[in-house]
Amino acid sequence: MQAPLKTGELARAAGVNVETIRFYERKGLLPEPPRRSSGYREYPIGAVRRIRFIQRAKSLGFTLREIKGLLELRVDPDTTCDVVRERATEKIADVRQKIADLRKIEKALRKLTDSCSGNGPKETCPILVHLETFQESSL
Amino acid sequence: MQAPLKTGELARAAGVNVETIRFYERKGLLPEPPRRSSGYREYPIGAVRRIRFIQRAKSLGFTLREIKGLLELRVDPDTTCDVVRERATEKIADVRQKIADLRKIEKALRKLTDSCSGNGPKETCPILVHLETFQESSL
DNA sequence: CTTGACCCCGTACCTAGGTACGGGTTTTAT
DNA sequence: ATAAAACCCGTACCTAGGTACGGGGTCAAG
Repeated sequence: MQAPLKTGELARAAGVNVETIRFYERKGLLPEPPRRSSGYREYPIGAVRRIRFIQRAKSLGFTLREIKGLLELRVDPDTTCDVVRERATEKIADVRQKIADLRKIEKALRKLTDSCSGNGPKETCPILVHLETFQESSL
Repeated sequence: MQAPLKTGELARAAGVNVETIRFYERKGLLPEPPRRSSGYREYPIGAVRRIRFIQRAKSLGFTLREIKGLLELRVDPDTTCDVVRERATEKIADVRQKIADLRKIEKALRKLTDSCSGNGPKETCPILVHLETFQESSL
C-alpha cells in the first residue's frame, strides 16, 4: 500500500529542509505531486530517491540546472548510456579547469610567501609590494 | 598638480565599471573621497592603485572582505610583514582545500565514466545507477 | 472539541560581487 | 545658450541555492 508522504515526511526521509522541497519543485527538479483535497501534497515514496539523486549529483559538482537535465535524461526513452557519460565527462573537464585555475593561484601565492621572510616592516613586504605594484597579471 | 579624478575617469583608469567604484565605497574598500561643492567625487590619483590592488588580490582568490582586511593592514602602523604573510598562508590553505575537494570530485566522476562503456541503454548505465542508488556518500 | 503540530502560499532575505535603472543635477563642448 | 555627457542617489535586479517569515487552513491526539 505504501502510504504517500506529506512534505515534512519526505523532507525528513531525504534529509533536507521542507523549504528545499518546495524550492526544488519551483525549479522543476521535482514534479508537482498530486494533492489531497485539502491542498496537501502527497508524494510517492519514490520521491525520496529522487531527492537523494539530486543530493548526490550535487556532491559531484553538478549545478541544479545540470541536475534537472540529468533527471530529464532519465525519463527520456531515447536516452542512451552514452549521453549520460558525456555529461559526466563534461563535468570532469569543468572540474579540471577549476583545479587548474586554483593551482595557478596557489602557485602565485606560494611565490609570494616564499619571497617574504616575515621579518621587517610592511613597507618592504614583498606581498604588499606585489599587490601595490602595477604589472601585467601573472595569472 | 595632478588633477583629481572624477568617478568615471577613475573607473576608466582602473579598468572597472563606475558602479563598481560606488559599490566598493559602500563596502568600505574605498574611502569616501572629498567632494566638490556640487557633490561630485574627487579622487586622488592614488585611488587607481588602490583599485588595482583590489583587482589583483581578487585574482589571488581573496574575497572582498579579506581584501578590506589587507587594505586595513596596509594602513595600520603596527602591521608587520609577518601578519601579511600569515594572511597569504591562510589563503594558500584555503586554496589547497578547495583543490582537494575538487580532486575528490574528479576522482569520483572518473570512476563513474570509467565504469561506463557508453554503450547500452540508460537502464543499466552505471552512472545513473550510482546516482539512483542509496549509498554512503563516497565523497 | 480544542490545541498543537503540520501544511499551504507568497514573499522577503541571505551571501558575493557586482550591474542596471530612473529621475534629477552639473559640467562641458559647441 | 543649449544640449549631450557625466554625475548624483537610492533602489532593484542578477546568479545559485537555498532559508525564513507570516498569516491562514488542516489534521490528529487527547
